Amino acid sequence: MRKVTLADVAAKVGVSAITVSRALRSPEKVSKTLQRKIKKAIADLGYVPDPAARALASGRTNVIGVLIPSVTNNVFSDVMRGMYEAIEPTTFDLQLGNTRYSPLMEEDLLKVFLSQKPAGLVITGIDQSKTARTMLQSATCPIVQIMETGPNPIDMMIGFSHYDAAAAATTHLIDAGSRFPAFVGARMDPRTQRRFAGFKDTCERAGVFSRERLITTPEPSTVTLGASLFANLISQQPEIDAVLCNNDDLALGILFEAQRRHMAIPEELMICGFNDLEMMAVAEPPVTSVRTHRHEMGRRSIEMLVRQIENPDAEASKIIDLGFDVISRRSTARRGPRLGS
Amino acid sequence: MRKVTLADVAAKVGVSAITVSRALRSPEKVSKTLQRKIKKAIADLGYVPDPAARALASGRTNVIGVLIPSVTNNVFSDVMRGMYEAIEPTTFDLQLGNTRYSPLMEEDLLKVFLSQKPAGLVITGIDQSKTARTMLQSATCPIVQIMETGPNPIDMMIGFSHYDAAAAATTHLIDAGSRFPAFVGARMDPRTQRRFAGFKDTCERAGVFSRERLITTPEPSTVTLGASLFANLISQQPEIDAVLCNNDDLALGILFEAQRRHMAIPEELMICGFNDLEMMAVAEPPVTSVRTHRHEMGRRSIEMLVRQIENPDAEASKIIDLGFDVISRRSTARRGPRLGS
DNA sequence: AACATTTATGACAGCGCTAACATTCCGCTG
DNA sequence: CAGCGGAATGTTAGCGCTGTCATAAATGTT
Repeated sequence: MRKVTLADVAAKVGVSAITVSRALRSPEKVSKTLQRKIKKAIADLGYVPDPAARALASGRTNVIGVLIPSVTNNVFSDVMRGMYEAIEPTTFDLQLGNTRYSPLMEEDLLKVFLSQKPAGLVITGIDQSKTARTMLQSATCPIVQIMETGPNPIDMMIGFSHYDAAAAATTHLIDAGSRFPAFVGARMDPRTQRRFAGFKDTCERAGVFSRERLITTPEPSTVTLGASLFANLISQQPEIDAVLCNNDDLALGILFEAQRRHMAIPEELMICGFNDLEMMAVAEPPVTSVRTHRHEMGRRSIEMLVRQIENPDAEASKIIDLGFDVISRRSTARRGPRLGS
Repeated sequence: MRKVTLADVAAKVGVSAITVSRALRSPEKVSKTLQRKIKKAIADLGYVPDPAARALASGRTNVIGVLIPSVTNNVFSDVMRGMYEAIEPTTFDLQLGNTRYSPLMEEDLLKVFLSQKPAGLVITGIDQSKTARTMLQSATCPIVQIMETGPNPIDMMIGFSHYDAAAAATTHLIDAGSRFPAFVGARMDPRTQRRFAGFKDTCERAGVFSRERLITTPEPSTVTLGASLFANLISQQPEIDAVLCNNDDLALGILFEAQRRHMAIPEELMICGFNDLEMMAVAEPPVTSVRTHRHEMGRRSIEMLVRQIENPDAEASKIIDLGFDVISRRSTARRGPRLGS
């Protein structure tokens, strides 16, 4: 039982191989009658096209490469879910590359991906290395940068401003009465840095910034880490009355640690997360967070690519800012400045 | 600037294409001198092999296909992390397929994957459809089934017994004094069913089973869902003194809901999760859970495959039971039967 | 009716690489 | 020193498919 090839199908129907190929690739060029017969023969023989042969002959694949810095991070699983959802009704496949937050690995993976002549590429963030940018710029397929918007797009872009989002969250905390806000950050990647910048600038403008109320670590963020970072921070700086977290894992850890210390939330400590993972709304008390449109970002990034691939000259917006929303919940529901300050 | 091919490299060095091919594929067959020269030429020209051409010519790829039911579920992100870790030092690539818990999608994806002549396959669980099993059995590459162990392996297998794990957790609850244990389950896939069976049988043996204290839903599990399922359940069956959860998301939701209702944990309600996600240890109170070796499962599944691919006739254990551990924490730290019962 | 245009199919070559076999060259044995 | 074995390299062919151009048939046009 040898592999079934196009030629076998063609022989069975009594046409040439190329016609079968056409029936699959561009059915509108083949008569209805033949299409039906060919479809039947394919089913009967159990023919499955060989993607390698197709790629070699046509010089392109139906693979969309996706470069993300982490497969573990909850944020990216939401984005990926959106992508898988969008890819499903199409004929394209997704191929994931994990850069582990390393520009070097990003370059290597990019080289591998480009050698496969992908139909499109998704790449995370706007901080590619010079080499990576050059490779991307000379690529012949459409490219989307996700997670962030910024100047100098390589091709397309969908995301939001991390600076603005953090600034808005910080304003929310200050408006709620915080005079001693803190920032807790893990894995300070470029996006996190920009969030911190938004926090810092906003605090400075309100005259409430202190470098003492900042704790960061290069480790990847976890709930446990949030708890222990906060434990450190609060023992050094007991005056802290609000925390803006890099992300929701940390925020949840801080919530647990605060509960352990019997700190009243929000009365003694306000907590604000980032990303608005599902669990924040149901925590006790519910935790304020910055909602980012991760699922939509994933879905639309693929949709943008597919549209561009199938219709290269159509006019379509190439840069999409999805924005964000500060979702205010009980963990920051304090009014006015704290008593006695 | 045309694509650089093997022939270009060969021409530059002054040898034939096949020699360059060999220098890449099986360096031991090429003299040291040539190897050096060829390596240099490859670097100079920036040659990158074309995987499609290789696949077509050799009839195999260096792709390991992975079929999992969900890319979102925390459980699988841990497994995937282990896989990515194990694949990194090798020359193989991972290709993910998301079956969405559907045997039909599993079949389709399997067909696609097999058409690519993968170097190996990872497939989740032991409940493949008849068609899928037939396809797998006639595949020429090594295959690992993960997440579970059971009879009739297709090829290799790494996992643990969900029945035993749930039974052990249930025993733990009963030993801790539960007389009215409940089971909360979401997305009742086959593994979940077996966990429930372990719970049921153990309860029955102890004379504490009641179908009234069981709540399940086909929806995917989330923290929110845990909270609302528990709210339903406890209002119907207020006597419940312990809950075994399908997984940790649900357990966390139940913890939050119990806090909202000011139920003392573990005094009024014991909670036991499943999987022992990172956050369970740091929750307040820390939540008992069944630790499963997800990361190791992912890592070792790939290692098993790679070993088998590179050394097909070596004797190696083909079925590995990684076991589990009931990690007892404060959420089940009650001693003896409840007062007054 | 003669010709142009469109639609449907086919012939041929070649994508970049490697399997299989062939050749060359070397040192070594008896 | 003929003959042999093994290491290093080459020749040839072909993997399964699609791009390109050619051809044949159907339809429209004046």
